[in-house]
Amino acid sequence: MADQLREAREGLIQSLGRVSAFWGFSKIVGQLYGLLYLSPAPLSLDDMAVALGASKGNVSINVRLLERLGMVRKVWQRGERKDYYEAETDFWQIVKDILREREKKEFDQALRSVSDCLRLAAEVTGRTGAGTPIRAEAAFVEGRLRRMEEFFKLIDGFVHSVLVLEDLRFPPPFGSGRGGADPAGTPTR
Amino acid sequence: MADQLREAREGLIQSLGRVSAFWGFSKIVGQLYGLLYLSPAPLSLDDMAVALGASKGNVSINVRLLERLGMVRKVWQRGERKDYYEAETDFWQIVKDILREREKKEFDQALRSVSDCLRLAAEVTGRTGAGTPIRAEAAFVEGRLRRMEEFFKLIDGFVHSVLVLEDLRFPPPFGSGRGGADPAGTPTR
DNA sequence: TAATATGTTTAGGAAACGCTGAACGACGGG
DNA sequence: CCCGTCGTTCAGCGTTTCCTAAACATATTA
Repeated sequence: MADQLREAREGLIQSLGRVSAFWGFSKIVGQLYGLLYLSPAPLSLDDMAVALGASKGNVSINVRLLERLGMVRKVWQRGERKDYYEAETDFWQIVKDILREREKKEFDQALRSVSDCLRLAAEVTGRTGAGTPIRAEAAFVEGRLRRMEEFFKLIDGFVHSVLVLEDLRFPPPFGSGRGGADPAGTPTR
Repeated sequence: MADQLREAREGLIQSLGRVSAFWGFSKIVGQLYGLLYLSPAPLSLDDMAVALGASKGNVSINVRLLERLGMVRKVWQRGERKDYYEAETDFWQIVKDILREREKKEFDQALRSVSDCLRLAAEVTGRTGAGTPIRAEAAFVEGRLRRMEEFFKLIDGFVHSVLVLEDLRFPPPFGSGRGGADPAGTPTR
């Protein structure tokens, strides 16, 4: 009975560990999220460390990464001096945060770089006489770069639309802060 | 003039190297693709090796990875004994191939695992008497797992629709094989 | 068959990474 | 003011990853 529950828990923890590793994070990041996600009550640093058999230091670093990604929240337990963490259960919120935090930065840089290269190539085609071999080459490079820029902009637009679409569905209360009530989380407690 | 062209080329190569590393591949994978993408003519193994200052072995392994991902094609030059490679320029095709090759496998496994865990937890809730503490715990875990499964299935459906949507836009000629002419690639040659 | 050209595999070293355990600093209570 | 409790940081270590150079396999030509 209880064993089966434990099995389910650990199954998810292991599984999310895999996912995490696959996406270039360390395994423990996913495991931490899985642990918190299936925990009815918030957990302390030590709770997590013993549950996963990892060192405090390791947990400290990676749980803060999760917090930076918006996948986990620090919650204060009245009377307690420890930090407690609980999982963010709104997956769309998580997707948005990750898109902003991780993808967007790196992606924007790539897009900018491609645009820069395109400008360079375009200058060459503009300034060289028609018919010269270097002109033909530059025209080719320019064409390819333009196609790539187009594609990148398409993706960028898509990401943007995901971000604003969700913002509309869960509008922030007033000026700032996180909006919308947890749509289906935390049945217990 | 020509220097500027070279600068544009190397800019893209460097940039795609970054992107590649960011997505968990080695840097040279992206660089190879950038090199081929901006090359008017197919390149041989040695061409790529000297262009990127890498060893033949390294290029051999990574260009085959690109081929497996569908980002690069082997082309035979008449009379030549070497293998030549050129870039696949249809980015949507590439996205599809990558979704199939990389994401889908790993993702399906995660989804299956979550479903398994869910089944386990559901069994516990089904078999324990109402009101017991273990029952409450199991119900909580079951609820969370169900929400996660839902989300995963949603993503799965999205990926599926991308795959079939594009298949409809570029239908394969008859029984099998790659369909649709390159929509905007290869202006030179 | 020997000689040449080409692609692949592999052994080994270098660099990067992840994790631990201990040291450290901050903070609050006795 | 000191002591215990926390969270964070960091040096060290083992593992993994990446890359090169050389050996190897295969195919082509003389």
